[in-house]
Amino acid sequence: MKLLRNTLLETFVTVVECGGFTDAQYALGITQSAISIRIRDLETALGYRICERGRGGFRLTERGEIAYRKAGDILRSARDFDAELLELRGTITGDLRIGTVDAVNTLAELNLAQVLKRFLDRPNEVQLEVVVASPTELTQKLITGDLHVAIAPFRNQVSELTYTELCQEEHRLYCGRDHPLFDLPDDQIDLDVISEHQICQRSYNILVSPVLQTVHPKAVVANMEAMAMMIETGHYLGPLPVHFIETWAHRDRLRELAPDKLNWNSTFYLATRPSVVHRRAVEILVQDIIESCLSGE
Amino acid sequence: MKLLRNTLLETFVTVVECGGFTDAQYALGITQSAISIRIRDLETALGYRICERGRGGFRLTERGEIAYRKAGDILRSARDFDAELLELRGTITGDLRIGTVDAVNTLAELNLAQVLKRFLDRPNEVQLEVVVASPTELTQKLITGDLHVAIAPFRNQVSELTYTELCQEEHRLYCGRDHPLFDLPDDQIDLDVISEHQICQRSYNILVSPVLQTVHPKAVVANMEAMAMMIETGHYLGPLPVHFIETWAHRDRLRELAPDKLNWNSTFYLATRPSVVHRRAVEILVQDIIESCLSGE
DNA sequence: AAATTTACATTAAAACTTCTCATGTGAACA
DNA sequence: TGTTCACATGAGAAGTTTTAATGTAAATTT
Repeated sequence: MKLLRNTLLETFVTVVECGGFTDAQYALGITQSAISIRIRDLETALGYRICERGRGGFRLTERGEIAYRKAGDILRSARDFDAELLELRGTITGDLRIGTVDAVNTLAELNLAQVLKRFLDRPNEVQLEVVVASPTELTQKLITGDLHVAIAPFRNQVSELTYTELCQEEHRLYCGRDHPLFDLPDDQIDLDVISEHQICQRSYNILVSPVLQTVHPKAVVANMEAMAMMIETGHYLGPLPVHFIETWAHRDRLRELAPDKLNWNSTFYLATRPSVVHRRAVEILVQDIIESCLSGE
Repeated sequence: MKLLRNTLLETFVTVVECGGFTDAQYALGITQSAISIRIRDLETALGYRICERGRGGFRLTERGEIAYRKAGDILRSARDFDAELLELRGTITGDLRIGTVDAVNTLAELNLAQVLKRFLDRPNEVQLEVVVASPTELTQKLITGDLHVAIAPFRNQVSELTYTELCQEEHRLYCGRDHPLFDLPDDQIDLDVISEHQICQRSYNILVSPVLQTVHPKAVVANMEAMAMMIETGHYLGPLPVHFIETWAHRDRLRELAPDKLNWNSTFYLATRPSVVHRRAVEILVQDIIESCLSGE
């Protein structure tokens, strides 16, 4: 404990994230030589080399790789504990790391922007961080403590986390202006016709209608914006949340297909890791989110 | 994170444990004025007072109480993470906090002293700490991370921990030289006779024969030595582990009562909290303990 | 092949932090 | 009322960290 001070670990992590000493000096606000000395001290304390460096490029050693991950863990939990102590002061403080899937902003029932506004309107010294990722990644990040809360349509729920149902998201299938189906009358469109065309799917495949489950997707996309783009090419059909289209300026460039037969919902959940750290900031935000959804109904 | 350095928390925790600045200076190896400054800095950083101090005595404030517990948590996990990083060096290092119930030393099948000797004979930089407490307390301490491993006859096993069976401990009922039953011939002693006398029981009541379960205890004791003492007064009967008596110099001062009817076993377990931190030192010790028990049979 | 650039190491002196020593304060106690 | 105890304070000493300037070695360019 004498030698493994937080500054050393902080330096190490920043250097790794910056990919070398040169960039890290701006991130850390100290000179390159100070970094050099700190890394040397850390290596001396640990008793092994953590990274190869020099003109040949920056590279973690095998042990350095492990040390980097552990150091990140230490620092995150240190910051969380830190925030807990500071919260005894009265005002809410600390990091608050939120994860969502993309295109959450237009979810009217949830209205995340409004929730965050309300949260930040309070006297606070909170440092917000919002991460957008897939449900799988969000789950992982919650478990490791990378995130405090996450909002997503969690299909596979794990026992380490607690989930609160928030709202439903309605999806329909769309095609673009240049697609053969665009000008076909409604009564000529049915599932058989549709299934003859290629469908673009989300990479975490939770947003595909059960009806079309069997169709092998020809394109895969990790992002809602990208999905809309693929549909606009006129080469693919694709599912989109209704709320996403509703706030879309070029709404007329897309056409809903068989909205009465092809519409389905996904349920959004709020997920947290229970009681590892007891943070007022986290509690309050969770409360805010849940309340917003209840009143929105 | 800037201000809540580990030295400050370390100082705080030590001061609390020493009950004031004056004693803490020897524990910390710095002067009283340095401590005064550190506590002041910590309070400034936190923004609230953590302890009342002065001639009137040392006392934590309400917030200080909470902060103290959290600070202890931080330091323990910091030391554990620390040890993990150091173990990548090759030799085993760090704190190793072991808990047992009392009178484990004479458990021949386990032979804890021998196990610890073997463990410490390896090249190591481990700081051992052995805590003696009741099974309930040990369970608590394992869950919070206060302890890495514990050995006790765990009756109530909780899902947060993993248990490995180690060995059996045989118990019998004893009376002292001055007890009415001491000189009674064997054939006149049966359960009815015995149940007319007062029985001393362990405070965690896991060591009382099922046969005598109904008898309301008149004395309760938290420790094996104390149990022997109570029995020696001649006023109480009491259960003791056989191995405890066998290594007892004044063995003839006690008498076994109806050893054929009144003998029972408790099972000793090794308990750990699974995979929260991955420490070589912990793994090796656990391995040592289990091996010792397997070979001892 | 020489010159240049890049990325880090080294060093001495400056800047900053933390400690100690000596002394001060104020409450409790005799 | 004076003494003791437990901590606070302040000036200077000691120690630590940073900077600025320069060195080095590998990669790139010329």
